[in-house]
Amino acid sequence: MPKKVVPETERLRRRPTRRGTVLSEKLIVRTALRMLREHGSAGLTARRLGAALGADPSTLYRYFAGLDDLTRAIGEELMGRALDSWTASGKWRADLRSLGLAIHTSYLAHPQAALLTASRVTGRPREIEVDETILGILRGAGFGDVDAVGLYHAFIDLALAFAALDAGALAVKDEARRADENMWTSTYARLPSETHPHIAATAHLLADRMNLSAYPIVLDTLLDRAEAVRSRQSRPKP
Amino acid sequence: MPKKVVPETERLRRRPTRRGTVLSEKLIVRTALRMLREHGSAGLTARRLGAALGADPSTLYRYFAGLDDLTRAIGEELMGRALDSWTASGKWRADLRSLGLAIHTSYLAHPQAALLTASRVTGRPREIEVDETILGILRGAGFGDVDAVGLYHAFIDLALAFAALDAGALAVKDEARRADENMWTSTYARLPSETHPHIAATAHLLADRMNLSAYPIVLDTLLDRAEAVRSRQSRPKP
DNA sequence: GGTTAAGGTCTACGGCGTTGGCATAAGGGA
DNA sequence: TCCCTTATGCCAACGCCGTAGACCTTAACC
Repeated sequence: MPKKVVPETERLRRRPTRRGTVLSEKLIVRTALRMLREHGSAGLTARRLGAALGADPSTLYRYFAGLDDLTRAIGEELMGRALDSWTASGKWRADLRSLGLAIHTSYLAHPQAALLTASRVTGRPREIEVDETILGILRGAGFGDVDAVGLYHAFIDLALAFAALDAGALAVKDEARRADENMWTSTYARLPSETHPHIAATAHLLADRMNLSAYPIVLDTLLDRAEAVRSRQSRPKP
Repeated sequence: MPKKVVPETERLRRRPTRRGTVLSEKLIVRTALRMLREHGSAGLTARRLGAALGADPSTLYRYFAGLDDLTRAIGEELMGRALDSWTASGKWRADLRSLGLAIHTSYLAHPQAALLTASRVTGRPREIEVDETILGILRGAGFGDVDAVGLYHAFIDLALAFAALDAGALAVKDEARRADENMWTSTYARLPSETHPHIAATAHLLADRMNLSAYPIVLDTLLDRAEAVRSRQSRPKP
């Protein structure tokens, strides 16, 4: 095993691989994202990633402690992209809403990657930056610390949970374009009304609805609650 | 490869394995659940499962088309357990709440299994039964079909999404009892207040809060919204 | 009791993550 | 400018994995 993984910032001797490409954490993560998109979530292997980079698989271990570590770096990348695509307006509710949607969108842009990473806390810089931002919005809006932390928790978990769930649905569609691609029209629409009256009665609505994410609605519901909490507080800032 | 997977109901010739155990879908699924709990989510392999059952690994392919199929059966088992542990009271809000918590609890009882299955739609009987039950509660409470379907969608996705997310947190704790077991006290509590004022100010609250699930709060928020929707309807049933 | 095939076992293949040893060239110091 | 150190690449190998296909054995049925 390589003695040690050298931090990216201290990496000075950049030797090209046999095929001429110069490696870096960023290049590896981006190549991994591309492979996940093209070959599905089972298609990311050290050997394949090495081949795509024109490098020996074992070289990856100079950059990441293992595939698990690489996975965390991918999650960090997605979180960073969400943050980069977001701008603050100064209005707390609008900002929280757009940040939540930015996270959700960023993850769903890479469903297979999202599946691997959305349920992991990485503790890396960009992720911490997101946490700090959310808490800043809430505290800046005048929420007390206890309320702010409670809302922060619900907010971030909701975003990640739906990112993972919706990514799962998308990934299945992308990867296996099988006959059961639309389970809702194939299986559910055929259930007899004697045994499943409620599904039978609403099957046409279900088929439409289940292809959309419930996240925006649930997020708005959470923000409604936040607003209610805030209006109870003494002298809220405007 | 075995010619075909024989459906459990048509399975007649029950031959014991070399070590004397008589196999069945149920026994295999339960053994798999036990292995997941004891050896973590990476510990479930065909060879190990075979060994635990006293059977050759390839025998499993007489019962399931592959590990993927077995995974779906495990999800179905968890959903079935949730349903079995739940009883209807007739009050729609209480029933939805208890059913949501039952699903969440059932999955969290096997975090590693939940991680593998929570983001998959199986289309198997017990899962369909849950869907039918939720729609029945909503339509029975007087919700119109469009509202019922919208709420159903948010409800089931929320339950599964939080099951997966919280299971992830639990599984990490269970599996790798590492130094970073509590990232929230190790990493986050040490961030300097100059760069991360909001995290620093609330670190003590965060550490407590992040070890609980945000699911009950978010669920109640969703039910609040349902109640508001319902009170707008004409002549709601009691 | 003989026949049939369900349901076991055995063997093997290709691929996986990961490791330790080794070669080589990049960069710093003289 | 040239040498030295060592970071960073490559190679070969280990012990796993999922699963396919051939084969064997015995339960169920007439």
